[in-house]
Amino acid sequence: MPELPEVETIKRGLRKKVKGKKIASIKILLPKMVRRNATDREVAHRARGKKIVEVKRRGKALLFILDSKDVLVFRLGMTGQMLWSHPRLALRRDTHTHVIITFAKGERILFRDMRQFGEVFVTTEADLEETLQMGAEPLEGDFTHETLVQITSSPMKIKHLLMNQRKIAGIGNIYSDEILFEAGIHPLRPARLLKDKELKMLHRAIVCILTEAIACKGDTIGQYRDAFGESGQYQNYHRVYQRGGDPCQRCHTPVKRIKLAGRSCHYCPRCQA
DNA sequence: AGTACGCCCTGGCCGC
DNA sequence: TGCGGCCAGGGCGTAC
Repeated sequence: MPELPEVETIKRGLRKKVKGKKIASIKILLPKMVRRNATDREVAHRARGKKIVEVKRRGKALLFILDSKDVLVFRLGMTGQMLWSHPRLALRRDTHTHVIITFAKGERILFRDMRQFGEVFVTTEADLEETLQMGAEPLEGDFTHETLVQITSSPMKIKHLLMNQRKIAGIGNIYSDEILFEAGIHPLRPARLLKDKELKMLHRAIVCILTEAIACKGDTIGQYRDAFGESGQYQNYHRVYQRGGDPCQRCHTPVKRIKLAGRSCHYCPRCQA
């Protein structure tokens, strides 16, 4: 499931390949992947013939900035992939390939998404933030301790708050579990009751865990692959996620697994108070 | 403003 | 071997 580190890895890979290149055509094989107010025809029309001036990431969204001041946005949902397909690699399109972006010389990006929870749409650079409605970007310089203090002035459970894209962008179920373990904070704690010292730990954990995961080129649980079909390595470093029942690496207490609004949540009942 | 829950969707896994 | 049923969950809509 692509969260911030996985999307960042894909972004870095694709950026090298497509920055400065012109989109020859974009084919949308499954029109329902186009959500928001745009139709598949509108997306195709606004992308065709445009040059990609930059590839960026905002939270878990992958952004292709076009020379028309439009932005082509992909959200990968649970199982989305953006695969670079050199003509000589002849990556075959299959039932899960929903969008194909073609460049000159037959180079392509394939958007695959088995569970179809992802989406693609076009907006303008000016409307981007308004459209995405995302909160703080945790690896930007302006994400300070004070930012976190402000975000956490809420009665929400800290686990929910970390996964809320309008509060902090890019953190999903895996990294919220790992971050809270690293910070030693129980996932059900109301955010506004966290002490200043705990918020310092949390801030540090957010930056550390995400940075570490990017260095590992992401986390391959299930479908995730980078732009070149490569797996990430962070799954080998999970300390709680999907380790329910395993001994905690710090204190050997069995890691607990609970259900939280339909999502699984893993934590050490002893280390995380 | 929270939370809970259903929905979208498919492959993998379990039990019979 | 095969098949029904359940599970995973990001984000959104709805009800409370």
